[in-house]
Amino acid sequence: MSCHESEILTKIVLTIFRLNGCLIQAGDELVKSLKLTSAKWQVMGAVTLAGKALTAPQIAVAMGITRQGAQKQVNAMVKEGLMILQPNSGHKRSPLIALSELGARVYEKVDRIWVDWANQLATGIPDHDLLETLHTLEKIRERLVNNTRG
Amino acid sequence: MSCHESEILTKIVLTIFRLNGCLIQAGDELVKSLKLTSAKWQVMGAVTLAGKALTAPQIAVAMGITRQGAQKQVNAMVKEGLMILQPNSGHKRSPLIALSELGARVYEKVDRIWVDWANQLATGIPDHDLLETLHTLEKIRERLVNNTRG
DNA sequence: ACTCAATTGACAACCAGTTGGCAAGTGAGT
DNA sequence: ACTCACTTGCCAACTGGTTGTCAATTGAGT
Repeated sequence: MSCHESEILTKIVLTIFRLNGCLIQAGDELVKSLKLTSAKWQVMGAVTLAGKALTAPQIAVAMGITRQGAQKQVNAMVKEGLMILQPNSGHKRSPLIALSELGARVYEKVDRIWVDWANQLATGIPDHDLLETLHTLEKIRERLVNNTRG
Repeated sequence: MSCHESEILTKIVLTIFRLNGCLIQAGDELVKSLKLTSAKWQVMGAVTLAGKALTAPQIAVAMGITRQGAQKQVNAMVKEGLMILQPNSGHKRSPLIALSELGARVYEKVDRIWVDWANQLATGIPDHDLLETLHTLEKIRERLVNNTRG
């Protein structure tokens, strides 16, 4: 029944809310010893994953948040010496943002911690289940984005 | 490989972050016409789901947030006339919180909107996939909570 | 070159959650 | 009855995100 479907989806949504909270909390815990937060970690991750320096709006898109939100974290991290601004030949006002040497070192540490932790969390859950879940979540997100914007 | 597992889990985590944002945004959109927000909607849902009036800390537990966070929403909604305080014979300081008549009417509307919306979102995704996903997410959350607190 | 819409960074105000501290209420042990 | 740990409501400060406004920059159309 379609009524049934909405019930399952409701439970999934509530679980996602809870998981989001738990994950941020766990993430903050994981990086606390390195004086980081989940938010800053994610900014570093976005730049690292891109493999090149990005502008603040590009980081925002990569993270799925607003440019102002990303900018806040970037400004803070530049001030802390974790990131550095490179003049952007293509845009005078919008510098490219990269990890500083310190930032790169810190991120390397954080990534090792994360991989260990994630592997530990994943043990006992079949790869197949994880893949299926990822796939279904992506499908939901796709439909969500199309629905909202359409 | 366990390295592979952590990669899948990383993608799942990032998708959950994104989904959380999208869902809150979509939720705010859904209830905007009723002058509600996702947060207030969730509080109403917690009380309705319980089938009885709850104290603020009980609502917080049900929502998986801190008591102060729940209290903020409750205080606001009492002020708006969506919820009412009932004297708690078991605890002088901690009144039971229930939906007012207005609140119940509003929640009924919101629930109808949500069920329609959720069913539409779920169509095209097999029930089986949704159930599997729910199950796996719950498993992850369980392991997460045990890990963090253990 | 000029114009005008879009992008961008800075700033302010706000929302929803967190932590921490305080005073009042509760209840179990003695 | 007393004590002491715990719960609870309120308050303030903080974090991480949002929206909105502004001025500077950019670039495409003319």
